[in-house]
Amino acid sequence: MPERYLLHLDFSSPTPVYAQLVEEVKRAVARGHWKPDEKIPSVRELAIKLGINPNTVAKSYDELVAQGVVRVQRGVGVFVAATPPEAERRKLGELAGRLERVVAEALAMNVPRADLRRLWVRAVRNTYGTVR
Amino acid sequence: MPERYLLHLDFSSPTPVYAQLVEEVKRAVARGHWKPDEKIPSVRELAIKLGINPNTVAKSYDELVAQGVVRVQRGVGVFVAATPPEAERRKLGELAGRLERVVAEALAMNVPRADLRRLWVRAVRNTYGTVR
Amino acid sequence: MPERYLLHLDFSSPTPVYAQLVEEVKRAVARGHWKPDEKIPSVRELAIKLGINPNTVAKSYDELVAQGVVRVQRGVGVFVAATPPEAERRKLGELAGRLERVVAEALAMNVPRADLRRLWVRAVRNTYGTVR
Amino acid sequence: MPERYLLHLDFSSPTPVYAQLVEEVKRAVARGHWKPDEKIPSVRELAIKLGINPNTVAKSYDELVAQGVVRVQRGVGVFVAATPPEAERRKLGELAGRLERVVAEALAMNVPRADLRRLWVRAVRNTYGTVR
DNA sequence: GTGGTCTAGACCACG
DNA sequence: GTGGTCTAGACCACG
Repeated sequence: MPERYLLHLDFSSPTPVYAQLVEEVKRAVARGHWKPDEKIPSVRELAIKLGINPNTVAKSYDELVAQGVVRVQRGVGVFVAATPPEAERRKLGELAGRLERVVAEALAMNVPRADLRRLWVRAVRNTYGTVR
Repeated sequence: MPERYLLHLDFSSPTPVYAQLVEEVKRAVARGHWKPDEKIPSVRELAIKLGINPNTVAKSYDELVAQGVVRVQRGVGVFVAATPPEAERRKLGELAGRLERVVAEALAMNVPRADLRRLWVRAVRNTYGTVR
Repeated sequence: MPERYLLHLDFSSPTPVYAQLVEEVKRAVARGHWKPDEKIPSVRELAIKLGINPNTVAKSYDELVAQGVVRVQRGVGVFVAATPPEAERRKLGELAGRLERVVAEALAMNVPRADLRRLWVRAVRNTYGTVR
Repeated sequence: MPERYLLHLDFSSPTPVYAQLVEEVKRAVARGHWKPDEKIPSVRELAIKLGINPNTVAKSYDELVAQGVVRVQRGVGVFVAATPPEAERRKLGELAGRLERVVAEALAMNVPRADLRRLWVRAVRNTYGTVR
């Protein structure tokens, strides 16, 4: 799984850059790349790193604050918010939902159950490591 | 799996409506809801059904023509393009990729392997039906 | 110089089909493929041959009548109009204009005079046949 | 060579304005009036200058981006794309093709070879200047 | 200020 | 009836 930088933007996507950045930060947090209370890059720092305007980063951070994902301490920095326990359950529910959607699509594409199972086993093995 | 209409738009998403519609049509075709050479809703029809401007639908259809997903016959209608066999394999690859991403996220969230497996079994059962 | 049919339409062009057909007929006449007083295909005949709607052919013929290029005899057919002598001079002027535009473009592209001359000689030879 | 503005539109032509504009910009670039990386007029600026709607200019610029002729930097402007060297050869081929078509038409009109030659010499002299 | 999206609505091309 | 073009004008994203 090659990855340029933790956060990835696609400038030719129709989705606005600020919205992509919001999703990317949420993903980094959800995946545990950034932990609760960890300091994340400042507006300026991130703007330079991503080659975008600080205003754009600021807009994304605004949104993330509103969504309770990060918290800003003026003059200090931006930090990952502590994840409320409730968020845990919500995340599990999302996972379940995503699995169901993938399976539904496989069914719609007439993928045989056995083939789908094979894809699943491979995905788990690649990610969690060989069983036991 | 509740679903309002075959095609679903989220008007509060930052992704432009026309881009969402492009994805939705591609999804409907990929899932087999619309078959090659089938006539799909006219620009005006779809605009009314989705509550958006015909120009917006037209822009999406333009894009879909450019991507080779549909073909337009002026004065006649819009039709699903014949799917090249290569698209089949590509779709399977996408399925695999999505599964891997879900699993990776579960790992990042420290979801125990057993829990993840439970979610999977439930998703397959709900969708494909109980194993014989 | 391969050529499918005397008249060629490009259905993916942004220029309307009827307008393309007008130009194509004028070109066929200008090139002498259809001579004054010669009968040209009927609306229906041409519509079938070109795979377009008779209404579209009719619209083109209307335009050609208005421009004095063809004349319609109801119940008889459509004929190339006699070219007034004045048209001859006009055509020569057009040729001169086109040549000047091509040369101007060559100059703008910094094509050396000698190279341009070479292209010209080749074009004349290919078309009129070897000198003398 | 009278010319109102670098880009010329014919509002009475059946070819859509946006398509004419696409061709005009390509021509301006091909002729070297606009160089690679040069900033070309903004959507609004050009719309005002040409007396058309900004949306129409935007549609043309969209097409030009798709064709790789220009590149857009949001919030900054529109720029001529670097021309691949391959485009040079293509352009020469086009010149040759246009010359051949003019000559073919002259032949079809029974223009004597000597007369055609006279037109050519005059065109070159007027444009490139008198031969040394 | 620069490009992008969307609406409302008119009118055209094609069948 | 079906898609295509264009306008006038509002509002958004990005710099």
